[in-house]
Amino acid sequence: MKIGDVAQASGLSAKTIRYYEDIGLVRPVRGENGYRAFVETDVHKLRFLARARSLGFSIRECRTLLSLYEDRERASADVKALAEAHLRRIDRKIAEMEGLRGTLATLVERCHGDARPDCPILDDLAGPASGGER
Amino acid sequence: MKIGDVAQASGLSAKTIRYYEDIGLVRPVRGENGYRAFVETDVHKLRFLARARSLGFSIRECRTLLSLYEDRERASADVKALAEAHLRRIDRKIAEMEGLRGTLATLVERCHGDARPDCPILDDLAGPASGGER
DNA sequence: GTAGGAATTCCAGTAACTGGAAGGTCAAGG
DNA sequence: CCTTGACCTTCCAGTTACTGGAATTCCTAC
Repeated sequence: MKIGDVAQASGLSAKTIRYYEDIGLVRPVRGENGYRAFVETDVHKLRFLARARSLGFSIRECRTLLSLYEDRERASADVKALAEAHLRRIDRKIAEMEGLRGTLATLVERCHGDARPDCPILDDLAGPASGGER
Repeated sequence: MKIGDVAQASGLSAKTIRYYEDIGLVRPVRGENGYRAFVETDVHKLRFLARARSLGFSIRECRTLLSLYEDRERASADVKALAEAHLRRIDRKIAEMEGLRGTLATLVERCHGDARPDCPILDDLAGPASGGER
């Protein structure tokens, strides 16, 4: 299989797949013409990576997940710990974004949004002293 | 005012402030010794930037906000539009993260997390159809 | 005079790709 | 047989918003 087919099959771009080879996530052999030749397990691995990345795992974590995946002896607890850590990160991130959303929504609401220059959003950004205390 | 004082006053690091000068967000004059000499309006600007950045506006948007802020003629509608676009981005991001959180939470829940190698998380990552191939 | 702390510049690195240039390979069509 | 065009190769640069570190200079205090 050539890189284009694998890109199709995995949902990753050819560029990304080459990059993944660069950083050692996948090691396709080379044909006589210098083209990368992917086998089934490569495609499988890349699909695994695509899914893990889409779930927000970092490349570093993907590397761990991949080694856990390939290790038939590993305990599921190891994987769970990784996933839970990731879940906590997501929760923190969501909370942060919601706080931010609230602040911004309030500001937007208070801004009359017409042709006058007077604007609570900028007042808030300008600092606590000018009326946007939080 | 020297860069250290301004860092204190604005909550930004000295490094970041130098970077902001590099990209033209702020233009402190220079003293005889080559040190940057910040005036009140510089500090004000940097605080504005710090707040806008902490609300998740990109540098590019900060640039726009700053110019809107400094333009006494601008309509508040312009600012509001920018803030609303940002709000929509945040909402999309939150929704995305929540979807992700849901998926991951389900997986974590289903994983028994003990010493056995059997793991639904990895099975899911491996792909919809396979469910863990041996 | 010497130590320290703070300032300066410049180079490199981060994460995870993405874009583009310059060139090699291959199958099909004229 | 030759060309066309799609696909492959490598390599370099750019993205975002900084951050770290080295080498050097400046100021202040003891």
